[in-house]
Amino acid sequence: MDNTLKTLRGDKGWSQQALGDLLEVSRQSVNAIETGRYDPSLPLAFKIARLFDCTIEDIFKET
Amino acid sequence: MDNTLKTLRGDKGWSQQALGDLLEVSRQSVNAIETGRYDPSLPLAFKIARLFDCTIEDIFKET
DNA sequence: TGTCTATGTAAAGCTTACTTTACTTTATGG
DNA sequence: CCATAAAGTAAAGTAAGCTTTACATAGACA
Repeated sequence: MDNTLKTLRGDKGWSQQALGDLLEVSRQSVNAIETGRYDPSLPLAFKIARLFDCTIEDIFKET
Repeated sequence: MDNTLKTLRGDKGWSQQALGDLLEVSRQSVNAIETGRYDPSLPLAFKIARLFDCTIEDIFKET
């Protein structure tokens, strides 16, 4: 899956750590999702979408 | 997470096995998602949404 | 009755998501 | 130069998603 998380986070001026704190996951999980090493779980994808006030489909695209 | 998969599948007249075949997962996975034993992965949630021609948010809701 | 289909669930095993710890690199500011 | 913050990654462990096999139950139908 492709995603625009890094851009969304950058637009907010947040570090991976700060985003991890908001999402209640580790900064390594944020990094892994941004760098495409793995996809978030569905509950985490929902949390991300809500945080950035958009839909899951806005952020994540099937490759 | 709550979901309306069972209703959507019923509307199509499909068995859990038939849906599993379309999604390329086992019928037990379909059953587990419908009965709320676990959530699908994000890629599988995308497949489900596309199959029923709607968004992930249409089908899955945070509890 | 017996059989077939659909559903629910459990156990064991594998893969993927996620955590903690830790090391490295790059950039920035003193 | 040194210190700090941010980012990337790796290893080891836990948790969750998914598979296969298997057994049980309920309904439809000959």
